[in-house]
Amino acid sequence: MHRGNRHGRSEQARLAVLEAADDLLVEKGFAALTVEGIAQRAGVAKQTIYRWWPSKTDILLEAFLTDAAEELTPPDTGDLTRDLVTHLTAISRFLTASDAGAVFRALAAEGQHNPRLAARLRAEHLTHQRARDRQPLERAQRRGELPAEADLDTLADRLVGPLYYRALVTGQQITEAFVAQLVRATLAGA
Amino acid sequence: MHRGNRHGRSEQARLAVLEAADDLLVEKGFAALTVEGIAQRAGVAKQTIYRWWPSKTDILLEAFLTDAAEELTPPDTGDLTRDLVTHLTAISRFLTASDAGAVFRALAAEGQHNPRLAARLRAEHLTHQRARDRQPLERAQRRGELPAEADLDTLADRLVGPLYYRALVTGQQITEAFVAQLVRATLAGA
DNA sequence: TTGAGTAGACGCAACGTCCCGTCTACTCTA
DNA sequence: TAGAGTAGACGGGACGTTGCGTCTACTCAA
Repeated sequence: MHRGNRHGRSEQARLAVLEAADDLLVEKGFAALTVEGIAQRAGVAKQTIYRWWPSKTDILLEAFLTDAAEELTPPDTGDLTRDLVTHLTAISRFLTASDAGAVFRALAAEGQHNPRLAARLRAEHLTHQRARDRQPLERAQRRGELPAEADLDTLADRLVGPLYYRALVTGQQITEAFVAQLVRATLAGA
Repeated sequence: MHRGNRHGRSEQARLAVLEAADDLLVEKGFAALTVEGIAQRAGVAKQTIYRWWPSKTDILLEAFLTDAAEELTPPDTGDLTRDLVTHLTAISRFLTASDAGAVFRALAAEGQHNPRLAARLRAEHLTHQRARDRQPLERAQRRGELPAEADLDTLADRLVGPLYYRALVTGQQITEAFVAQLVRATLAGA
């Protein structure tokens, strides 16, 4: 039920497409995700999709950025260890147990085959996520809890990298104990 | 130019297929990799491929396991730090700058969409690689350089995870300094 | 004569493009 | 100011293309 509009696209159609793509990915997986399927599920003509998105991964990326990118903000309790454990636990849950995480994993995977997508994912999500990951470290540095010359980017990689590695590569479970040990040992070595 | 053979398949055809798949992946990327393309490049009929491999990812996996899996064996100089720096540097080069690494990245990516492939990649490569990654740590533990109660699996994840994270997710360069700092700080926190 | 090989046609699914007719909001003119 | 005209997004659906995986027919050497 579209409403003709000379000036500008239909927000209703746009949202229906994003939601359909998101739902179908979670339900059937990336391999079964087709443009025609998205169109049908969204109640939208295929041409409407091609008019606004170059490919299905662009739909997924927009859906991901729209409703899921901002949720991984670390807390600020004044206690670095506690903040990191909470934050890394949230990242682990995101990666392994959330719908948004499933979309992220699909995008990261497609990024391996598609450099343009990888670049967009980095520019429009990972750089911002990196900034969020650094926040607890920066605050701790300001408090004097971390040495002024500590390299926070490297530190962030060392905290977050093992989680992505387990979630995306080995598939090992990320336990509470693993996160706790990761934080404890990493801070001990800083 | 086939050679009829009542007893067993043609090793020549098998190798030609594996090499063609490998080459085409590196040259054109995974998105452009097709069974028909592999058959043509290998000088083999499509049916010959389907007779022996269920899908193109199985071809890639076999190619990867055949000629590239064993190269990431860490050295044993008796000096843990040196061994780890050498080993992690080799892993980084493998992931970011080798043909075999390109195949691995493609397989890891496809594994996100295909649980059976992911399981095979883990069973037939990652578990063995994990064992290799642990070797320097086990030797150091035996030498008393690492505490007996150190969790070597976690330690291996903390060493190797950040490399995979950079190579597969963020795309950041992995510098010598990064590896050195990773090893130094990780051992300091153990 | 058996089994692995080549050659290539086939039906299927999804791709991305194209055209159609419909709908609405705006604009222009009588 | 009312009615006709126009622009642009939409749903619907046909189209040619590509790659998939299957199938049949034939070849060749042990």
